[in-house]
Amino acid sequence: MSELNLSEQEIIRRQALEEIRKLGIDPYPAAEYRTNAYAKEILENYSPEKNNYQEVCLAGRLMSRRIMGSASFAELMDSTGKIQIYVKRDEICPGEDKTLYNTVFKKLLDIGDIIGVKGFVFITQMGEITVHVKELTLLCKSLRPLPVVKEKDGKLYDAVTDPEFRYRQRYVDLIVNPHVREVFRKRTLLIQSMRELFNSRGYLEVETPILQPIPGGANARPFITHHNALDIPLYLRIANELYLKRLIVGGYEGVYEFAKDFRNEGMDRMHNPEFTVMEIYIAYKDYNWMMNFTEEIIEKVALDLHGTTEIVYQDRVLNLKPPYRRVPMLDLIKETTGIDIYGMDEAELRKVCDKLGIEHTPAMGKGKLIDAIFSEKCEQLLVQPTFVIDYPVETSPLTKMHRSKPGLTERFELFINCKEIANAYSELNDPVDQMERFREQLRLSEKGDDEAMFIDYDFVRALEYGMPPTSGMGMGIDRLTMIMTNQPSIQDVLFFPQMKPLGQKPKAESPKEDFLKLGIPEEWIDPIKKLGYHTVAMLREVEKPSRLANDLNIYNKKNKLGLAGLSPETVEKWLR
RNA sequence: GAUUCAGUAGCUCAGUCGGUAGAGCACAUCCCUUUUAAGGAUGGGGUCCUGGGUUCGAUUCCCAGCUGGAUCACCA
Repeated sequence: MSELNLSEQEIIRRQALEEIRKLGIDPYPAAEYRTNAYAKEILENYSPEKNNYQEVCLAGRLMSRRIMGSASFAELMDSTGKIQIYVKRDEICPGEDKTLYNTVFKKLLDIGDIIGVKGFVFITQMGEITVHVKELTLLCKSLRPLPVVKEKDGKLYDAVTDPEFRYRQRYVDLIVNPHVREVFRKRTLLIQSMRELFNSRGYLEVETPILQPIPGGANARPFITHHNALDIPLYLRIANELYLKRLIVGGYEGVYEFAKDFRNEGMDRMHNPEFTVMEIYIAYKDYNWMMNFTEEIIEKVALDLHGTTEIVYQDRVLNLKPPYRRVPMLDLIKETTGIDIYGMDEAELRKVCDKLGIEHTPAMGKGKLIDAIFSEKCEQLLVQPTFVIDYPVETSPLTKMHRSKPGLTERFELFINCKEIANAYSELNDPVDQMERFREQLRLSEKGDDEAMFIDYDFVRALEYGMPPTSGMGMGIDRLTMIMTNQPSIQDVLFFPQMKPLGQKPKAESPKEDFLKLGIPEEWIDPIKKLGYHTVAMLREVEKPSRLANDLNIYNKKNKLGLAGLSPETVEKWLR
């Protein structure tokens, strides 16, 4: 990379790097640096009476410096937090040679550099627990200036808040925004908490294919890819349901998977093209049992993360203490609209939609019409955890028919904060019925529903061998994490949310010789490049040489280059 | 995909009713030499997102595009 593209601060840091090397210091040492303490544990456990932590060694990133002559204070941030360090010239340079302090520490180190320190802990006059440094080691020189975020009484100053910057350069976000690190730590704890519960019950964590020849288990548009050796299309999974149920057929009593699923659909603050779902299937259970188990999961996670089931989410308080309300979908519709749609046919449902002002299209079947009414009129009311149960069969092609309510299935969705968090069934295990449901999906597909399911004959074959009565549940881990960490957007709970790639990078540069060949004096080459003409080809496309001459003269003047002014004729000669 | 707001220094942001731009922090030099977001002084740093139009002249006005946010539509 040429220095032309570097900011002044970056150039200064590269020069400092060279100075460090000249002093015989390796700015990127290979050796292990063995630490014996962390910032947080020192701040929590140090006491002057105990006189503990008198030989500590810790490593981290330099986050601020206050230099005052022969002594300095700085902040060191490790994986646990920040602690102040005190660096005194004669301590780190006991002999005559004061280079390490005067030159290396004061001039050549920068905010963002990673260092290791050895010393003892004490309390300053200002009452702050501080590491008195006796030995300082550079572990990694940082070449790019870090945004400097200041903090006072928990309030941030100049905090990096630009979402684009934060998502595209998450590593910087994590460095300067400690609360972001905490969100992701909680995400991991949440998954561990659930895994702990499942393992304690003897359920088996499994892995199933991400590349699937038939994308099944949900209604969604898949990503498609191609396998060269087999010369077949493969789909990135939209769900893993059908594979997990095959494993139940195979004889496992309980299986679960934390799975990345992929759906080729819109992105917004609830949706990312790849997202994480936990799916679990347990033999000999039904959806009633699964509701109890789901309550247990949510309660455990809340307690493990917060020690309480009262969770603040944005401007609301969510009470996650079971039991949660269980309400049949049609009852809820009746409750909010006053209309009992049970047993209505498609035509009648269309009339209801018209009456309620809900848009519908000819492609929408009975199931989708009911779904539209529900989404429009009911979802927004489901702030506190609520199980909506007994969905119409038309939207539930993998669910067992309700044991007593014709036309409905044994399915529930758990809503928290008006969003679907979990989806579960008494699983359909009648292979003949399953085949018929798949055929119905095919009919919907022919009618124009591009999300209708494919027929998975192998799955039907598995059911023909016999699957025990089973209940399965899928839970959106990203959404649950949003609720548990009080984040408004899915992008805030994914380390690297999908972003649109940025446009063209600067194109290849023509070598200096090519510019010289055109008769361009050497001193004008950098200004020309700076104005965006990186190649001679780009110069040839310039239509108004006079304008280029003008721009260059302005650049000359503004940057005080002291070059003689260019005439339009001179510039024209270069170009022709 | 639609509507809308935004994009200016490394970061957070002002500003220019059209004449090539400022602050704080960061950076550099000097003074000070145990500080707590900030000791003092001086200084450097910018394709004002990109392209086109209008204009003698555009970072500013107009149009198009790019990227992001919000809302809506589809979906989990």
